[in-house]
Amino acid sequence: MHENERHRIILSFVEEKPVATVSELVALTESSEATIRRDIATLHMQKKLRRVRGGAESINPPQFVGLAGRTYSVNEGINVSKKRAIANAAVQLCDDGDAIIINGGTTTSQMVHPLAAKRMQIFTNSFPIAEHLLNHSKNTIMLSGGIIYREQNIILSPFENDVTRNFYAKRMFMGAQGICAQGLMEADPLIIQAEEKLINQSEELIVLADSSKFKTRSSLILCALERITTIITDDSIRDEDRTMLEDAGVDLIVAKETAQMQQVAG
Amino acid sequence: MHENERHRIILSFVEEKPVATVSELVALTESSEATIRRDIATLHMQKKLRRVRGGAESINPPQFVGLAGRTYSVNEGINVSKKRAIANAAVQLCDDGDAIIINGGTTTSQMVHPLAAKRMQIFTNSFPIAEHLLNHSKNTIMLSGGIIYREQNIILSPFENDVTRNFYAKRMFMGAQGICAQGLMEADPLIIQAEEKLINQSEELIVLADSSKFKTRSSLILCALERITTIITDDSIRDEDRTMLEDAGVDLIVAKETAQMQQVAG
DNA sequence: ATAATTATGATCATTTGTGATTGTTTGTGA
DNA sequence: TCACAAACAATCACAAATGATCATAATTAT
Repeated sequence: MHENERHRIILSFVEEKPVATVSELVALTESSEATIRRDIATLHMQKKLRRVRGGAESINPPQFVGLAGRTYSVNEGINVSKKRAIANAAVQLCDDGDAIIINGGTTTSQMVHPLAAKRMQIFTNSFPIAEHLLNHSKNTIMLSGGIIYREQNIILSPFENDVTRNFYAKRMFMGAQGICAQGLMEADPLIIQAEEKLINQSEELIVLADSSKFKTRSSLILCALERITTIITDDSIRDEDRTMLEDAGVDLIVAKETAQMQQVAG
Repeated sequence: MHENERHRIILSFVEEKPVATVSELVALTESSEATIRRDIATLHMQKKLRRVRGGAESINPPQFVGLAGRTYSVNEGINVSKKRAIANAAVQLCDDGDAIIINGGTTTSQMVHPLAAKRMQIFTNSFPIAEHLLNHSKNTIMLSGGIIYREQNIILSPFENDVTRNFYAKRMFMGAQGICAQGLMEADPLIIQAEEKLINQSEELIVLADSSKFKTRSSLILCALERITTIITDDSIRDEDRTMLEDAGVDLIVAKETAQMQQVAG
């Protein structure tokens, strides 16, 4: 990874956190502590961030909502390093120049950091994802129109003739509340509605879901397993769930957490 | 392959990547590393790109948006206190519960501060206005969908069937590059396009324009004076311009700067 | 056609960036 | 206050990137 890419990713991450630790940044960029420290020192000199003991913090005054907002911090607990690994694996499927769709959610939100070093066309219905990528990357951002629902952090139009119908991408990335033999599950009707709007706008459907999602069963079925091209999850997935996916013809990518990532988690 | 050919290929490639590596360019042009390095050095001298370790990157500075962004700060100089007074007067026309449309622009952006205390439904095509109101107010925010143009800070869809057509408000607020007997003038075709999309979605059209705009004459006519309901300007407006507006049946509101405003400006 | 000039590719020495190791400083809790 | 752990700085070794040099191929002028 090149220095500039790391710098972008670091700056992207620092904006979200009160203080980004060195080990978090090590995990995120898959480079060494020494390199991260040097990067932080450099960016500190350039006044792009402020160096503090343990890591770095944003030079800007803290924001109200956004990726670091309420929903995010509630889910922030145990699974962040897994989500990060999954999001990293998702972004590794992308190349500069690709057009992709990203649905809002706490797991997909983690994609913004590795995406900060890319140059792609990204369509999203997530205001915070758009906000972050607009401010911290050179990607072209396309946004669905409608009402911004603060609770779910998504933009949703009640109308059929919305601009979403005019976008098509090879790949769409989305999260999920739960996965079972019945298909993808969600709990919130608004999120169902948002995802349904997007689900037909891409050829491949790639689901980001940590292994805990296989135990969760929610009330609303979003789509059948067969519609899913690929699921990216972590290595705690059970064999019976592997079999279930295999039977449905779903590709499985197991994102390995790096050693540093596990340290952060532990 | 000729030198110029390579240069074109390199420049084209660099624009689409955060950082283009030497080896990528070698593969792309089927020439040697030495040649690519020489090319990069040459183009760096010509300031067509920036040479970085490992390759090259676009010379265009990463464009950050936001209310404090580049475009805004360029115009930030002399007229802020007038713009603020005009924006305040505009917000005074609004009541809690109203639905309004706000078009992007440096003057209309000033409305966000008084709007922070309101509880309204606000439709806008300006990403920074939406961003600010979402983060700092309880207003309901509705956003047009499409591509986010970083330069102009607006969201614009190339399609007709966009969600804009589904919103209608009593009042729409917009800025202008210039005002003359021919009507409202703008310089940027993209902004014309964005404003045209919105201009029929409201009953009243309220234009925010400090008095300097009456001297400016741009190239593109947006609409006739007769379409305008009200113009809000400052007390430096000339009598002949007052007469012009009166003849066209346009209401005029002259926003007075308060003592505090002038302090802030100074 | 031949010489001169220029562009290109290859080689090698040098510089720079990175990761690992080690020792020092800082913060925390007994 | 002391002991311990985390964070840090300094150093070294290695790999990648670079610059300089020279030989060769392509182009141009005579």
